[in-house]
Amino acid sequence: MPEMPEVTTVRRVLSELVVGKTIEDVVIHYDGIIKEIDSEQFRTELIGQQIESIENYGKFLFLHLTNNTIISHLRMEGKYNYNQSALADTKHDHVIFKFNDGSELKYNDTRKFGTMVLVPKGEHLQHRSITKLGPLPVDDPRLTVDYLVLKANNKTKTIKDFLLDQTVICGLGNIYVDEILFASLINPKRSVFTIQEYEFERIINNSELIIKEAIKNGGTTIKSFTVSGNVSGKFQHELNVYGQKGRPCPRCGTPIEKMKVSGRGTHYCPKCQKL
DNA sequence: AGAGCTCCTCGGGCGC
DNA sequence: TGCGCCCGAGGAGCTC
Repeated sequence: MPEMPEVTTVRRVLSELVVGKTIEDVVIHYDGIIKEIDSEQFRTELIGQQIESIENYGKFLFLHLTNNTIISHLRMEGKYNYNQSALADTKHDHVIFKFNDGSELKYNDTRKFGTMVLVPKGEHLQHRSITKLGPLPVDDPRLTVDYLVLKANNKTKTIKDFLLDQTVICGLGNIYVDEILFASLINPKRSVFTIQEYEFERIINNSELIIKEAIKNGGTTIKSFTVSGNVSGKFQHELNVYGQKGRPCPRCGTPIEKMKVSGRGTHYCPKCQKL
């Protein structure tokens, strides 16, 4: 599933491919992807607009056009595929942007969980899905021990839940939270109020290290996820616990276990991450 | 505040 | 062995 490193890679790859292109038409096969406005209105608004730049904040992508910004979220399995010239649409191609040079950008999403919202250009940061987001795990001076202690105050929820909460830290998902807690020697089931300051410090440092390294490697390839076109992430070679059930812990050799924490598959070393 | 439901498809595991 | 069924996976928005 695309998390911040994957979305960052998508942003980088897409920027090279489609910035400067002008939208000639939009084909929508499944309009559940388009939120807040009618899909026909989405289509007609976009015709004639040029893609000026692409940004991302955590897992959210911003496609800045002439008059609007598209806020795009890939959720579980969303991907963008770019074709130099038009190809027949496949089963899970839901939204197709056709450019006036004959090339096209297809949004493909097996589970149809992804979303696109159209806002006036430059107003994306005021959208309610964005304003509530917390600091990024990388190069964000707002992410401090004091900040996490304040956010954690007396909470009974698990540390896993806490780190998945995008209003606490923005951009971490299931894979990286497991990796960060492993690196920080913290059991995912620990209640947030039991986490000590030195442990929050480890979490901050490991988040920065792991996310930076993943971005450098282009993200993780898990199951059906590929970044864009033929570019795949290489970070899967770096995973220590996620998807490693039964394999020896790289630190102590104890077999990695998988359990459920608030409904999420959670991988951990029972010895290094004792409760 | 926080737990639980919702969206959706595919594939793994199971039974026959 | 082969087929078909059921259920689990999961980010974020929503309700209660």
